[in-house]
Amino acid sequence: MMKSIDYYRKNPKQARSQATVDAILEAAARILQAEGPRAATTNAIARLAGVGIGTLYQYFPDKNAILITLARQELALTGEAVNAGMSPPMDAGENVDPLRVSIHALIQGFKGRLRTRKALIEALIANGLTEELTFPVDLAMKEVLAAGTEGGDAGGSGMTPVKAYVLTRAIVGVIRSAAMEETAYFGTQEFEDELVKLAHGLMAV
Amino acid sequence: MMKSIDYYRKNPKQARSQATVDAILEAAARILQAEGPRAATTNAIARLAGVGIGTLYQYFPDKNAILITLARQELALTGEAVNAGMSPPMDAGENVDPLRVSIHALIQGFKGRLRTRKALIEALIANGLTEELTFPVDLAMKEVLAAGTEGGDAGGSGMTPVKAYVLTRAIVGVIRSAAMEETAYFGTQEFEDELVKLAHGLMAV
Amino acid sequence: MMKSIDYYRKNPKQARSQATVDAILEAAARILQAEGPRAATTNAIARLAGVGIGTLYQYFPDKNAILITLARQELALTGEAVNAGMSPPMDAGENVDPLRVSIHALIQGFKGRLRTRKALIEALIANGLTEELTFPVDLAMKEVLAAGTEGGDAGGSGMTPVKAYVLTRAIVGVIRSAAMEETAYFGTQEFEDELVKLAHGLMAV
Amino acid sequence: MMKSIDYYRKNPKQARSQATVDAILEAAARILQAEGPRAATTNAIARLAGVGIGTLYQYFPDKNAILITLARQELALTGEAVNAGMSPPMDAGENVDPLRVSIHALIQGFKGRLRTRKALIEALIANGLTEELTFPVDLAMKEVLAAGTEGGDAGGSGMTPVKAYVLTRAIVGVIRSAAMEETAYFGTQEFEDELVKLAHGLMAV
DNA sequence: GATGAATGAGTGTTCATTCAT
DNA sequence: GATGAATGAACACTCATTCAT
Repeated sequence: MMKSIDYYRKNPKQARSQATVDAILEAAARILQAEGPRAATTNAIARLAGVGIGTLYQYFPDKNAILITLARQELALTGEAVNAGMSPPMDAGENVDPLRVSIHALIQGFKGRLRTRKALIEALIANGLTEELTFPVDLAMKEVLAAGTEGGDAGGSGMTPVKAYVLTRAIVGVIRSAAMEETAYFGTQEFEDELVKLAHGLMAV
Repeated sequence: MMKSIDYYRKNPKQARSQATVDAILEAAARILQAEGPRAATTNAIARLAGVGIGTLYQYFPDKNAILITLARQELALTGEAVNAGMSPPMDAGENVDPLRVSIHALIQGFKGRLRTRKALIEALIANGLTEELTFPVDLAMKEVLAAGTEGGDAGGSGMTPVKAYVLTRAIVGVIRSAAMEETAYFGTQEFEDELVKLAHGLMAV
Repeated sequence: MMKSIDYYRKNPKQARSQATVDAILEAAARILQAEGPRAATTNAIARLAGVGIGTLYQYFPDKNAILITLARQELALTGEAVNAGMSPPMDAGENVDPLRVSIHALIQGFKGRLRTRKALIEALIANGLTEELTFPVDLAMKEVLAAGTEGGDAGGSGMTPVKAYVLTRAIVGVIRSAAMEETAYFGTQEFEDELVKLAHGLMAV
Repeated sequence: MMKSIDYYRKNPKQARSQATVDAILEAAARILQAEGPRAATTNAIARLAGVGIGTLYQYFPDKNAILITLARQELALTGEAVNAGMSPPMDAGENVDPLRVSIHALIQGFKGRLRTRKALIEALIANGLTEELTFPVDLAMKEVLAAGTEGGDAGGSGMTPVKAYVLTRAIVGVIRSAAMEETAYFGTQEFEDELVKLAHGLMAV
């Protein structure tokens, strides 16, 4: 059930191969976004990618692999953006809030493609890879906690594993719920503002 | 694709009919929980319900109707339990926390059938009935806010739809994430305690 | 790998069901004979049987099951005919040779459909059911040996599994080879005569 | 479907070419033996042979050609061995039985690779080249008959074409059946002994 | 000559739904 | 009203073969 990292068939080192792989992944993302998961058949993905169905299967062992690869790729991108937000450059102004930047990155994840995000979350869960889902935030959480106690007095004041768990899931949970429900609030400034407030409140323990 | 709200109204008044409908709904819920959405075929549901597939189609126009009806039913039950928690009887002791009772109800929701819950939420979303999903909890939210500011000065000052949305999803999101990830924390007292604390913090705006 | 006896999905007790099953089996046999194994796709079988592909899958769990069922059926029929030949009725004339009758039955086996016979034998082998293939003829072999030594002195002295194997395969092998090579001799009286002589020779050890 | 006899003549005269051809044929034989016919895809053969799939198609017009060439090659080798056994050197001891030597060669054919043998027999039959299958034995049979009547009285005493046909097919048929059924007896000393006995019996008419 | 990325017709199989009994 | 046999569009996936490099 648990798939290895190099789940796909061949390491696409050559430029051409990489372009093909990218075309397939982008096609999958686009169909997911535009027509939903039911329309994302392997044949439809291949057609939109402009490759034969056989070519698709030369790069991915099965349909799941496409979705998982896509999910990991988007998750990695989001994770990087979130972490970048946590470590602002020295010359950043006083009024740059790392938390806001990171939450913004979190919301903007998956290129803002909400339905794609939903479908990929589903795919990861359906394949028993739920833990990968929280990877970007778990990483960021550690940084936050470290930074938060940096110049402070008592280290993890009252911070327990369960508390940390609840806090991170509160933030991610709001975003995930919003994504799953495809709410209209998603992506609005007010939504982001409220999330930032929530995060700050939680940080204060 | 978008179905009208009362798409599935078919008031089976006779007792026998009602028993058949109930059997079908319970069968669906059980399969969803035990074997997942892919196993919940109409034939499997009919078989477990002890009726012919034709009979099933005499009570429900299509498969979606079964899931939607079931979702509404479970949602209503959970909503009632949550609301009941919000309005403690007069003779309840001082130390009864309505929020705690409601959150407990939320955790226990859908008869504890997590997989069924997930599948039904999906069904509702997939059928463009997202608003039904939020209605019960939004209702409860209003009660909480009202109750919370009861003895206070300014009522729900500053409460906006988005803020309410974020607050409710924070709580629900934690529960949903925990369920999905099958964390060991789920169901522990400490988990519930932290959630209650989180909720109280959020209430304080 | 080893399939249970009641490999198929439902015991077709009703006349209609039985007719459908028979139609599917007969269609499979016909395609096998006329166009070879590669043409015997599930869709082609269903089409010739005059049923939908879904109906086919209501009676057989997969393609293999069709071939295995057909093989067993034909094998049973041939086995019965061979065994019947071995046990001539009391009022049969002196000049009725059980061996000849059985060999005749063997040649006529599988309704004379040679290509079907070959494909079904393959199917049984490919499914690890090789022993079923030999059972009927091995059974007949025992009867022959018993009958042959009936009035003699020493019973089946020196008969070993390998010897029995070689003897049965000599007879069956001639028939199979002749069928495969589509020799003009196949079906002639002289061919049968020579086979009977061969068999008698082999019996004498 | 029916291919002409010299369908696959492509005389690769250069040494390098010959090495490539041999590598492909040996790879095919090995996969057939180790993993069965389903695994013997053209891509798999090319990979094991250490050549590109394109190269494979430069030497063989299609997949069938590989199997047929391999079959003919093995058959020719077996035929030579069988014939060599029939003509023992003058200095061979009295107790050298030509029939035993030849039957041994027949059994050892295809380098003892039973599954390969089975698959190649299939390939030949499937391509309407069944008659080639008996070529080694037909050749040997003539020699036997000639030798048998050499110093004898009446030439082919009672030997008719049909009788000869039945006799040769009895021997080949046992081996072929054994190969097709992948019996465990195949290759044992006892199996060979019984076959030799059978052959001697048949020779005696 | 050698290569291997690309191809797509074709396969076995599923399952929501219908309708004659 | 109840039934379940029948349906067939649709899906994921394979592999012999081609051809531009």
